[in-house]
Amino acid sequence: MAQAGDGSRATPRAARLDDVDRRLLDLLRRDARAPVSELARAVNLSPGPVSRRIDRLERIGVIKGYVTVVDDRAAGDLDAFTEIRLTGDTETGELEQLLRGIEEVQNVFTIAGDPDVLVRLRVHDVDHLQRVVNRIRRTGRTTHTKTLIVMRDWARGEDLDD
Amino acid sequence: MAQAGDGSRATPRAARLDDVDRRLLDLLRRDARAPVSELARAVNLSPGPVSRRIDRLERIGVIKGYVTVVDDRAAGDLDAFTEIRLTGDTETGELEQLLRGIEEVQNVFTIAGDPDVLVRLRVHDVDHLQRVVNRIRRTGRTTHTKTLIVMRDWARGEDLDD
DNA sequence: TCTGAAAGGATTTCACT
DNA sequence: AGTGAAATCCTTTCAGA
Repeated sequence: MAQAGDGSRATPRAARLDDVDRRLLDLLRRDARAPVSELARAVNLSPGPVSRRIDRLERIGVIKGYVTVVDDRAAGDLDAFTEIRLTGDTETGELEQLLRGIEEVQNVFTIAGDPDVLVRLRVHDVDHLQRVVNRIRRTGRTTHTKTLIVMRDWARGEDLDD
Repeated sequence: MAQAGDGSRATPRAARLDDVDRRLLDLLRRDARAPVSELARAVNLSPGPVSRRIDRLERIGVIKGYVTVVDDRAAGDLDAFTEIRLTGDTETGELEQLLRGIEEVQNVFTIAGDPDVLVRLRVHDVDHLQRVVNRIRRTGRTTHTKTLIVMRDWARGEDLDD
């Protein structure tokens, strides 16, 4: 924000926040869509001032935004892996660049052996998957593809339980 | 959610989402507080159906929640480090347990040498800092503390720029 | 499953404290 | 900096297509 977008931050001119501001932030952290009227009740104030405080917190940058947490998998999206073998005259780095331009491509793993490349895809349904795979084949850089649909997955540290 | 909170997920019974649902999700991802009326305009629908669709997306778990992104540093909070030397009869693991019970404590680094322990704190202001440091001293496990206030920091991969 | 309208709330503004 | 009321706007429900 100050020095350039390098991730560093100087200590900001202390925005004086009182207890009410902090409680509003706590409440909004848990439910960004909470109505002002409800927040007002929770902090024993009328809606007017609460609305003004939230405006201020947004203006001075304490509130950076409101985001919705979406479960892509519950959205019916599916994960798939496509194994790719390249044509003899294609370098792996070349295909990687092409793949990165396809929005459904989540990861590109270059493999030592067979296949040459493993691509992780996130698609809406199998039709969509087929279109994406065809698009990859149409680059003319592949001799063979094989697609695997993920049925279940696991990742460490992804327990965002309520 | 299903198998236990172990972070694993089986592929869910495909919730049929259409294009309108996906665009609503995109819009809500960027601004969780966007009014239904505004979303309705964006997807060329009247507010009624949009309201119903959002309800449904929440019910079937595609929308997991709405959160507010708060910049603690802009909130006027400050980071501090406290160096601690222990009394002769205290083990480092013992103090670590005590420190973990203090909510302002963000990290506890046990040091080979002098000091024995380095604690990272997140507090609202210097008064608050003093209270927390005193609380640590009152454990009776420390012979000496020295507190450093962070003026600027940097971390890799924390550029959440707009 | 949408539109359009109506009822019920929520948000914001304003005069006053 | 908060209250209470007024005006505006938003959300939800319901009849009809």
